[in-house]
Amino acid sequence: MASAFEDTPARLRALPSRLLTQVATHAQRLVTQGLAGADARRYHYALLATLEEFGPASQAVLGRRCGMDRSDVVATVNELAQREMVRRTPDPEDRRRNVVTITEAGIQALHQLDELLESLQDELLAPLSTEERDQLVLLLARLLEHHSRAP
Amino acid sequence: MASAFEDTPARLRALPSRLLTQVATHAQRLVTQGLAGADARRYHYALLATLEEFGPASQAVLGRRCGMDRSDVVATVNELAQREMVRRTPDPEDRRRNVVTITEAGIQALHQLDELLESLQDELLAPLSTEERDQLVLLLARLLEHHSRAP
DNA sequence: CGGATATCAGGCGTACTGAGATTG
DNA sequence: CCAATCTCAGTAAGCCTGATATCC
Repeated sequence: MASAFEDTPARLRALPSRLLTQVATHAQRLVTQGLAGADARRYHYALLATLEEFGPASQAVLGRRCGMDRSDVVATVNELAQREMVRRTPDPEDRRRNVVTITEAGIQALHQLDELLESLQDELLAPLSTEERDQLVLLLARLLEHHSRAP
Repeated sequence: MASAFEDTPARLRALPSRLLTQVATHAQRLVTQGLAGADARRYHYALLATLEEFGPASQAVLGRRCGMDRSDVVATVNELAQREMVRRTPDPEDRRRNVVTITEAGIQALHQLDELLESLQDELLAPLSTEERDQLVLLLARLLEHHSRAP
């Protein structure tokens, strides 16, 4: 009856894939709730950041740059356009494409989200030292790079 | 024209929360597809492993032990019971409870899943050395422990 | 009574798939 | 003809909430 020893089995505790998804779940909850307080979602930040850093681009390129599905790009651009944070205009040079451009309002929103996200990272990594945080980021980046190569 | 330089913006590439969720997505896809080949899901493995390691338990305790929601425990026990990998019997000492017990078939299935998961972990962590894998697991475990304390 | 358990119904954001229409 | 782009419809697992009935 609800002993104080409801520990997780060793097999699960040490399973890398499970650790990864569990920690990611916490990270997502943290970030999602934080962004919700600013009326934004993760997709919004990814798109805005990509637009500011690389300039206007087609939706397909945007999707590849920030690892989003084409369908989700459509929906996210819709939402950002409604907030007037991006503009979607047909590309005169290739009429299949829409060129998405970030607006002044979008840039300002992005900078606010930048600050918000920085404090959220701090909360996420609270128990780790600076060196350990760098270690973690390095290891994760190598895994991501490896797995985003060959599909 | 899809230049070859569709890199991810620096802000996203170095964002710990994003690295975590991206790598976790790859890990999930890998594991989910691997388990699907054995007609199983992650929840199945978690429940079976918990049952073998700690013995029969009520559904509420199972949920706490492996970090599952009560609703999902119900559904998963249903599925496992249908496959005859667990038995669900009313607890004579507390008639609110169902005691869930793993069967012989469940134990055998679990051992097969154990092997499958081990090879999947190898695929997931392929680019890392043994020491680096241990580092990663340690860092993630500390994060998980920290964030599963105070909700 | 309060507190715990099991179950059901359903929502919600994320990831993804398929199909269609248009254009290069 | 083939390939790429944009859009919409819909699927699926994971995570979570609320409500209800039962029992301690």
